[in-house]
Amino acid sequence: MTQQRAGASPTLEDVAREAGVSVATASRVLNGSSRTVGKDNAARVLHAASKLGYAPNLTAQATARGSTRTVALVVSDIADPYFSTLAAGVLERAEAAGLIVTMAVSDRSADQERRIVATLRGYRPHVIIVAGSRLDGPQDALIEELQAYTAAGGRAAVISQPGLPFPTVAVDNAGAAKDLALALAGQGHRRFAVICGPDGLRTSRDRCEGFLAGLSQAGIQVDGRRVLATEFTEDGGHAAATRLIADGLDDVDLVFAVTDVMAIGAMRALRDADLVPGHDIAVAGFDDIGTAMDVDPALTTVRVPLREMGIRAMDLALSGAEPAEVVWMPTEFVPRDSTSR
Amino acid sequence: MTQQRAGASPTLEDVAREAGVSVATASRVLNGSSRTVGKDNAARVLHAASKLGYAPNLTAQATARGSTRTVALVVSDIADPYFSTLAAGVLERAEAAGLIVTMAVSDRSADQERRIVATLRGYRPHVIIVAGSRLDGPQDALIEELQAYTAAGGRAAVISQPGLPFPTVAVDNAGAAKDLALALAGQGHRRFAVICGPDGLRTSRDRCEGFLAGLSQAGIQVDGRRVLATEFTEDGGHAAATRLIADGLDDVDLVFAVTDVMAIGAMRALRDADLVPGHDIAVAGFDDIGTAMDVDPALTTVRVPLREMGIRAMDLALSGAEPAEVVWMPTEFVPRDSTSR
DNA sequence: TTGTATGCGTTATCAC
DNA sequence: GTGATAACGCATACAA
Repeated sequence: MTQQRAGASPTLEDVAREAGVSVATASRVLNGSSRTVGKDNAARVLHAASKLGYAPNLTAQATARGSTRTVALVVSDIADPYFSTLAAGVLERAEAAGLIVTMAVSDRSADQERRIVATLRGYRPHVIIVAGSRLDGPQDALIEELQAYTAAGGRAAVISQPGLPFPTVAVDNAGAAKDLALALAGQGHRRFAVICGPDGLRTSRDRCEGFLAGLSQAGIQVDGRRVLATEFTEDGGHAAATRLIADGLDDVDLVFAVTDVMAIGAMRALRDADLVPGHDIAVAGFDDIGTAMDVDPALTTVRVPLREMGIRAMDLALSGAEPAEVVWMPTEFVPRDSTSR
Repeated sequence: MTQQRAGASPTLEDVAREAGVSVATASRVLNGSSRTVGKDNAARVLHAASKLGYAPNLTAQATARGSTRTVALVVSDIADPYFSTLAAGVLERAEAAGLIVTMAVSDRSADQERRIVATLRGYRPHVIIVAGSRLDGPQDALIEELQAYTAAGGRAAVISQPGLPFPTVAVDNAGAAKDLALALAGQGHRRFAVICGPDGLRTSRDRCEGFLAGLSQAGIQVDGRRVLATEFTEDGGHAAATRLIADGLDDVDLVFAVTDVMAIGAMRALRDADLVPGHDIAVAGFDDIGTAMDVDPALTTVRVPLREMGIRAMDLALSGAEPAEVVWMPTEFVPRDSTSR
C-alpha cells in the first residue's frame, strides 16, 4: 500500500500506483471516453480513486486538452436583481451543458470590465459572456480583448449591447420605452417626469429617448427640468425623486424611471414625502424584476425576459453564432396598479 | 517576424520568439516576481506580448505552480437576494485579494451540492465557500468532500451552518428569532401564525423553534394548525399565506415568515385577498434583504448582515482559521410599519 | 542578467 | 487491453 504526500491532492499517479496499473489506464477509466479497459482493472482503479478521495486536476486536464469546461460571466453588480436574474439563466443553461461558471463584477466601470475580461481570458474559458450595461462610444479596449479571445477560437456572447461585433441578445429598449409611453398616455396620463441613468449608459439613453419619443408622438412635451439623470441604483432613484419633490411635483402625475430598481427607489422617496404612489402620483419602471409585483402598489413596467436572455446568450455562444447575429427578445407592457388611479 | 497558429491563443513561446528572448525571460517579465530582467529585453517582451494580444494561460500556470488564484462559491439560488447579497460580499473581498470567483448553484439539493463541491475541487481553488441553507442531519458526503479538500491544503469556509468541522460564519437564528418574538409580543401582538420552510432545513427550523420559544416565554401559545411548512421561496410564502387565509385568519393578528422573501410572498397573498398588510394583519420576516424596506408597509424583520458575512467568510478562509472557529455575526431587530398598527 | 533543463498532472499517440 | 512516453503551457532551480 502506497502513501501519498500529505497536504497535497492525490494525483492520477497515486491512484494508478494504488491500483497497480499505469497512469494511462487510470486516466482512461476515470475520464476517457473509449471503454477499452479491462473490467477488473477498471474496478481496481475506481476503488483506488474513491479510497484516496481522488478528484481529477481540472487545470492540468485543461492544459493537456487545451480546452476547459467553464464559462466566464461578467456582470456589473451581482446584488442587482437585473443581473442576478440574468446570471441565474446563464447558470441554469451552463449546468445543463456540464459547464462551470466563473463570475466577476465590473462595478459598472468600463476599464474594470476590460481588465476582468483580460484576466478571465487567461483561464481559456469555453465561453465568455459579458452582461454589463454598456457605455456609449467605442468600447475599443473591451472589443479588442474579446476579439483576441474569439480569434483564438473562443466563443463570446454579449447581452444588451447590440452593435458590437459579437453574437448578442438584446431587447429593443427604445421601441419598448416608446410603446410604454404611448400606453401610459393612453391611460390618460399627461404630465410626466423621467428619471434616467447616468450619461453615457446606453441602455438608459435608449429607454429615455424612446420614452420621450413616445410622449412626443402622443403630443406630450416634457419640461427639461423634469428629466433627471442619476445613479443606476435604487438610491439613485430615491435621490432623483427627492429632488423632483423638492422642485415641486404639482405639475407631474407620473414618474417614469428607466429601471424598476430606480422606480422602486422613487416610490420609497414618494412615501418618505407622505405621497402615495399610484394614488397621488403614478410610477412606472422597466425590466419587471421580481420585486415589481411585491411593492404596493404593484409596479407598472415593461417585462424583459432576463432569465431567458441569460439562457439564450449561452445558447448563442455555444452554437457558435455569427459575430453579427443579434437575437431580439420580446418585451411586454405590464400594466399594474402603480399607474391606474 | 514569426507567425502564431491561427485559432489558438498565443503562448509564452510565441511571445518569446517574437521578442527574441527565451521563454524563461519572457515568463519573468510577464509574471515572475524578481525583476531581474534587462530593461530593453523587458520592453521587447512587453511589446511583443501586447502586439500578439498575449494573455497568460492561467490553467497552465496553475498546474505549474500547483495553486490557483480562484475561490469557488456554492450557493443555493443566485436569484434569491439572500444569496446574491452574500455573493456580492464574497466577490468584493475576492476582488480585493486578486482572486477570481467561480460560482455554482446547488438548487437546495444536498446531493447536488456534494457533486458541485467535488467538481469545483478539481479546479484546485484557493478557497471553497459553501453557502447553502444546510440540511439537518449528517452531511457526510459533503463533509467528506470538503475534508478531502482541506486535507490537501485547501481552505474552506461555511456560511450559516455551525457545527460542521470548518471555519464558519453564522448568526444565532434561534436566539434572534426568540428576541423577535419577544419584541413583537412587546408591541402588543398576541395571536400568531408562523410560516416555516420545508422540514429538515436547519435555518428554517432554528428560526421557527426560536420564535415559538420566544412566544412561549411571553406566555403565548400558538395552535399547531397555525404553523405551516412550505417552500423556501416567495411563492412558498404566498401559498402558505393563502392556505392560512382559507382556514380563516380571524384569530391571527401577525404572520411571521422565516425569511423576508417568504414574508413578502405572504404580503402579496394578503393583498390578493383584499387584506391590508400591516393594518388588517401584521407581517414580520427575517434577513432584512433590500426589498424589505421597499414593500409597503415596510417589513419588520431581523437584520442579517449578509454582505458582511460573505466578506467575513472570505477572510476566515484566507486567514487559515481553525476548523472549529465560528464567527457569530450580530443581528438586529428592525421594527418597521408592517407590525405597527 | 539570461538561457537550459526539468517538472507540474493530464491526455493522447504510439507501440506491444 | 495495456503501458511507455511525448506533448500541453508555464515556472523555476540551476548553469552560464
